[in-house]
Amino acid sequence: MALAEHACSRESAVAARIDSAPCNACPVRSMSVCSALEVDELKRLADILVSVKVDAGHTLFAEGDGADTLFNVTAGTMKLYKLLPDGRRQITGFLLPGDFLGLSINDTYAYSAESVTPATLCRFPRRRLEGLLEDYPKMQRRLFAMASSELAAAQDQMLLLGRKNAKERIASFLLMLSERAKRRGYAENPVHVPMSRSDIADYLGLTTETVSRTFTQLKTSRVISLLEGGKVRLNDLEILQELAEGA
Amino acid sequence: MALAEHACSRESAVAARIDSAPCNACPVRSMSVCSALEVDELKRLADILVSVKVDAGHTLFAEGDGADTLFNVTAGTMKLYKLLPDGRRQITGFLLPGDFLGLSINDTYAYSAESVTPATLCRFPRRRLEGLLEDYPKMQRRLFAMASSELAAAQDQMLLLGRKNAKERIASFLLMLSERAKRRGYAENPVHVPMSRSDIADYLGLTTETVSRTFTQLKTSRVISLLEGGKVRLNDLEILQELAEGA
DNA sequence: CGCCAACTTGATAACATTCAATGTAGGTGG
DNA sequence: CCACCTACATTGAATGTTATCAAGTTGGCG
Repeated sequence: MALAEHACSRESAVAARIDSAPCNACPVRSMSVCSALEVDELKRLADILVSVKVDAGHTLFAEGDGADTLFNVTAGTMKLYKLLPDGRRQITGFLLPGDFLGLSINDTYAYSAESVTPATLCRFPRRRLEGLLEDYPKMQRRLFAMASSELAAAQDQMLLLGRKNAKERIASFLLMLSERAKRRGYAENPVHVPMSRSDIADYLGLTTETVSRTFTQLKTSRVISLLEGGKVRLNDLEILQELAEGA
Repeated sequence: MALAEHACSRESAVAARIDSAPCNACPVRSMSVCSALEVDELKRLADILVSVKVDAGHTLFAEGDGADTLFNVTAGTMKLYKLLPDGRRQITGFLLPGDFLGLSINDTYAYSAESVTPATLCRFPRRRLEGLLEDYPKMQRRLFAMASSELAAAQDQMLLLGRKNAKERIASFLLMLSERAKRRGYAENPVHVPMSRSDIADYLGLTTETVSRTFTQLKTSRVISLLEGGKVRLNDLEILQELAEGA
């Protein structure tokens, strides 16, 4: 039985299901919404969730779709983005395991979501999750805390997009990836950079060419090294930190 | 007895207090956190809040200050901003009456807050407000909803900062101001634009010169008219909308 | 009335984009 | 197994949008 959905433009109607309650063995349980729940409460959560696997490049949902499903990333990297009518794209965030997807209140998604790498997610019907939130205020609070820190990250990103130059953007980006990896228990240096130059560009408000040139610059000045398999070694964190803040 | 604090670099130790419970007559009660509360519940809220008046240009708190106080704007306009070491500034948002200030979870503020116009705010000790949230999950949910919509606005702003040109930014800005004014029951057209060119520039990731030139352009092409007292008439919403989306 | 800050306008320059070509790696089929 | 194809990445040259530098102008306030 195949667990993975096929890549298609929208999420297909039939999703793979892992029948055994997966939460107990969930690798990201300690860092996501679920961390607010006790073992018996987790059961109720497990009852309403379906585990979904997707290939790289799979569109989970698109901006404007009815937002009746929420997700929690358990493996892989996702990207969220908004489009302008002429195709210009802004990636508003990359999601790592433990991140929550669909924190909005509206009945339609405010952005599209697509996998950067093969990924696994927990899928919740929105109605039933909201019901759970009523009963478990701790989970409500946990979700609020996650929204808060997302908001803080969004403000940092506004500073980056509005006021930093290309070098400062790339330096900030690498440090942020490293920092996030560290907090989740992944290698922080060399840091894994699974997304394409084009994705990085659309996240940082630049073009692929500028991203590529700036990486080359940083490599030439020996601040970073580009390794195999989308890994980047940060050779001098101090200098990188200074670059990131424009000091 | 003076109700207003003096303008100073940081909030002064002594704040003005309005002793009569102000919530009943509060002009923004219906659109803020308080809307989640019943009359008797409001009493408990009123017990822990202090009303504060500030002049234009008053710094309420600065990035990095201990975040032991939360605010709710009841009159006037505030701005939130982050600074880079060399003085570059990004305004992350303008707050209108009804907006909540300090939605963060951290123990220090992630941004500075300053009044654009003379303003009035409700001030809450963070500890006690959090206690109230325990007892009133409805208020918790209301706060979560506010955080969610702020997050959505932040994502719109990222699209603007990362991918829109100067004209599109100004058009988007004017439409957003008009839209927000409308939802709060203020005049939507002509729309009130109380902030300086420099504030607008730092919000939109531009310079004052570019903001000024772009206003002139839009005025010359008769899409907008600049009126007395910081008012802007939007002469053609359709065209403005198209400009904003780059269509 | 005069001063100062905010705004507008103009000339020049810089950084990033655009357009274009080449280089590289992974996957497929002959 | 290798040639080929495609997607992604890098590099180069020219262009352009916005920033910077520099005067002027307006308007509010003492």
